[in-house]
Amino acid sequence: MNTELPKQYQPSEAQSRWLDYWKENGYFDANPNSEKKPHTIMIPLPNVTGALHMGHALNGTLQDLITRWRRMQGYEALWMPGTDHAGIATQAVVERRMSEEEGLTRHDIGREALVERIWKWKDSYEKRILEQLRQLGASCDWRRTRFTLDDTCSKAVRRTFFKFFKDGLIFRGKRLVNWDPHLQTAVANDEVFHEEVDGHFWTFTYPVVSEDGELTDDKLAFSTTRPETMIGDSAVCVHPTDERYEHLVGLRCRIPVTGRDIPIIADALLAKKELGTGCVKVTPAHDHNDYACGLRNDLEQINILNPDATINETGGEKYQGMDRYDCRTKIVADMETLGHFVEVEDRKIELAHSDRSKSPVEPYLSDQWFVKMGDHVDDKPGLAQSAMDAVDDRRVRFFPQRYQRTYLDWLGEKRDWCISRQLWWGHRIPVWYNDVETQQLDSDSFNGTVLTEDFKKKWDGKFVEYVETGDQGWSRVMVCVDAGSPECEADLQSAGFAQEEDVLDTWFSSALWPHATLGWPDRENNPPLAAGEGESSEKNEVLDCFYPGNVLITSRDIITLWVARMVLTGLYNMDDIPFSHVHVHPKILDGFGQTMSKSKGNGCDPQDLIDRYGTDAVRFSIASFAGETQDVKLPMGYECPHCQNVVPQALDGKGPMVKPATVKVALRGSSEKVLMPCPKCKKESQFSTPQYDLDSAQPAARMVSERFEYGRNFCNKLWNAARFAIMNLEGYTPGKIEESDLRLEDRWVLSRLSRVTEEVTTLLGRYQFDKATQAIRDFTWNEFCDWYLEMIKPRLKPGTEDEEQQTDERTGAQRVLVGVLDGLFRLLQPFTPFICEELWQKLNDIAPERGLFEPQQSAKSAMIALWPYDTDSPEESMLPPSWQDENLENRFRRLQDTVVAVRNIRAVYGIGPNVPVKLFMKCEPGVAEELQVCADQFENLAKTILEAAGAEIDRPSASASFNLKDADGFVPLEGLVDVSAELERQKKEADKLRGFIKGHSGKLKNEKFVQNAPEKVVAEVRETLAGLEKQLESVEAVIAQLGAG
RNA sequence: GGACGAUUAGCUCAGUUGGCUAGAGCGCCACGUUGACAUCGUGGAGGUCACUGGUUCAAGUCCAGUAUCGUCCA
Repeated sequence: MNTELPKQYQPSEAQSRWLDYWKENGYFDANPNSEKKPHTIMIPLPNVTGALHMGHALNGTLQDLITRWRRMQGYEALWMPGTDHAGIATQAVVERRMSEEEGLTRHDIGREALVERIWKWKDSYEKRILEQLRQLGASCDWRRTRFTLDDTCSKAVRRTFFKFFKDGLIFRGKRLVNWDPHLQTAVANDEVFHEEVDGHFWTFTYPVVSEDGELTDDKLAFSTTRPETMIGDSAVCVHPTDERYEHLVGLRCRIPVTGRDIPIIADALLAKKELGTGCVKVTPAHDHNDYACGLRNDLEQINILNPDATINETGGEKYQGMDRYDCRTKIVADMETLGHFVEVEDRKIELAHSDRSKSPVEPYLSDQWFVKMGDHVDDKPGLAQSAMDAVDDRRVRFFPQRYQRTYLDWLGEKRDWCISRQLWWGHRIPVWYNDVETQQLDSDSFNGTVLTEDFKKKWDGKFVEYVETGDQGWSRVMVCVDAGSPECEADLQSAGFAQEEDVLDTWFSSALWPHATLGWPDRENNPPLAAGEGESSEKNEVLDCFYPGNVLITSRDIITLWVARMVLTGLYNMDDIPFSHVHVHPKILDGFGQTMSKSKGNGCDPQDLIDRYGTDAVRFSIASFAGETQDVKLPMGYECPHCQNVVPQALDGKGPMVKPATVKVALRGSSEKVLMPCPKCKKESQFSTPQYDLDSAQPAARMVSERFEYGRNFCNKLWNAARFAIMNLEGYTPGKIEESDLRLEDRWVLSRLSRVTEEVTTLLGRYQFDKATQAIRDFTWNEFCDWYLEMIKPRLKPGTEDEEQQTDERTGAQRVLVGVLDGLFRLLQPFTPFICEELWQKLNDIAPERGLFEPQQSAKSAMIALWPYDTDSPEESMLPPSWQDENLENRFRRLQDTVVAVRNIRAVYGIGPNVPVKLFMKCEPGVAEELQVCADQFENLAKTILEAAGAEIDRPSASASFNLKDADGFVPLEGLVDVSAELERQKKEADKLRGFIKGHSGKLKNEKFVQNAPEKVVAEVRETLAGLEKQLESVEAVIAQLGAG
């Protein structure tokens, strides 16, 4: 049998091989009819806006880690994959591309054609996203992949809306949005960027009106950058404690250009005494702060703009129809003419721009749909309260716990949820309406509705009607239709009803994700699987089995928008929480501490890293970054494809843009491709950036980051440890391991393995991935490789002199070695599944029967092997805690300390590793005995002969010394020791000891310490001090000898 | 403006309920390719724990304040 492995692990070939293997064996599939307990994780659905970035890689790695771990623990583990249609973002991307490439707007091509284009975009990016996840090793049940606009999810959306509507939780109202007058659409906050522009800061006055409505001589001065909004002013506001204006509050003042009188109010939140005149005008319909002030003070909201940002009828004859900027000029002139102009200064103004049209946006009041979040009239908890209760009574727990505050504080505001969006891409609001004259509606012939008796009878239960009485003699009859009744919709259509144009907020559908993906509201059928794979049944077993889920793993920025809403809709629709744990992981930042984003140009495709370092290395590194407090800073660079020189990232001088340090031009807004010049080889290349897609035919500078070498090096170390083991497994025979046959190092490594197994299990249960990774790395590298493998090397050597004994030793060592490796692969499988599978299979070839201590047939795949620690009954575990032996580990520590001390002496005196040295140990007889037992290891590990050990040992002349807690060591170095150097070394050691002794004895001299500190602590200090003093004595003795000699 | 977090070695980060001499990886220095691994081994250097006060026998850890940075929400 060829047992030789390549010297280095080659990830890419192994990755595709095992992905196929796992898929063929259906290891990712979750079966609702299983006997096992279910474990469900719902993926935080990526947007189909674009490819996955590092944040997704982190998020995916952690979910897969938990899923694989739970699967090994014996759960029926479902990790549900899918994507989000991401209304605004996706439509924006497609519209922008269309505009850039073809100069078309959505109005040019119409609703249907645009939606069709977006579906195409979705198809291509969904494919790419799912492929990226697969490449990461994500063990999702791919058959169940959902999309928020697919039939299954759409049904859930329709039913939920219908239920809300029926329960009176849906209403219409006004809301201030960022309006893009150029594209005539509302723009989301994260699609708005702020840019400084040259502007003006005008100061005007409004005359105060007396109580009987006459103009007085009093004036109020205020400043503004947007004078045209005067038309929509509903108040002038001062600070309540501002003495200058106290006497005016409650009076009214007049807007000179329109002649309208408005109240003078006091509001501590809006007005700042020390800023300008201390007085501000309030335009609730056109400013976000004023809007809030308007709500607080019950002010009128006057919309002054048409959708194209011209002034509407509120401008009167003078201003109606003017563009807002022309109107601004006109109003300034008019105010001057009327004598209310005070002054103007030039000023830089932070102006909000639409990321899509690059033009300024206007705060704009528009009709919107809302879901009521507050409590019911009878004080029964509303939607928000129900979700708060779930966290308050710990049905839902946050890890780390501090994030529950974000959740509770936000829900506590119980702000109604604005669910409508003026878009074409999304779930269209399932409401049809018909506007009727109120008078007519109330007449006998209509009796309050325009729906016929026939209609009502035919569609009883499938629709809900609601009449909204308007203020100008018109009423709106609104009919909400339940899921699955297209004919009812058609009937409405023919009765003159029109469907609402708006679509639902993306979060509306993603809020339903945990139950919608499992087929709710269908209680009779399992949700459909990928084409060709059906599961028929009488009831929806998938929903029964996998809801509620176990843990949601996500990043903190969507705790409110998404997590809170999933809990709330879960409780509303399912009467149960969607998951019991929420783990919030860190954010990935670039090397400058900025969040990675498209607009900053600092994103990184995980595929670059996977290609470069291997999936396991990326996963392992990522897991090691995922701690509880710190976000993850990743300094990145671009590797020149011609000479492999790495060009670091650099910040654009002006803004937050990031690009290779050698690129001199700004990337924002450039549609032209920019090339990266390499400072070393002077050749140019394209580079990986989210700004545009790479030309795959040309060489490209891909992203690299030194921080992933951590994982790569670890994988290589693991590979080589296994390689060494496999090379030495020739002639392996399975068999029971007798405890009496175990050597010191065997017992030690089993004790350590048991300990790290327990530790990793506990840490994963707390989602402390960084610590779990470190524990397992330290064991693998610093204990298993550095000590255990080194120590068993002599036993593994094929026999020469005493054949029989050598063979026995080799067999024993092989059995323990194989058992330890087996356990190690199990622990590592969730972290680094590919390399573990590769090695597991190699081990299966050579040692299919293995185990500690009874050999057993090994599992077919590492993925389905049993996790070696059973949380419920630890002693029943494969690697039980009873193997942990603290005394033994301490004894082993002395061996390690001795070896390190001798190596240190070698290094200090320049004695090569091949030159044998002798060692004398002065210690108690018990210690001496223990040292004698492992004498052969001194020879093995440090090429050192333990010449003698015991209490009677005297320091040989011309020797280097070291001291441990319970032993002094001497290494005779005839002719090699430089007496003065050794004296120096020992004096330094003595000084160090004296320092520690001073600290400790100081404590003990302090009566308060002795009195107040726990006895245990005092005793420990005493003990340590005694040890230190003994050590110092030894060192001083050596110094005396050296000085005398 | 509010909430939360961070500040520890040149860099990136650990450091449990306060308690033995504050740790790791990378980088750095010296030495080393005798059969697992140079993506390596051995040894080493490197820290006024942001600052100021306080509580305590004892503070990197708890409290208050200051400074700087970050995130989320307004």
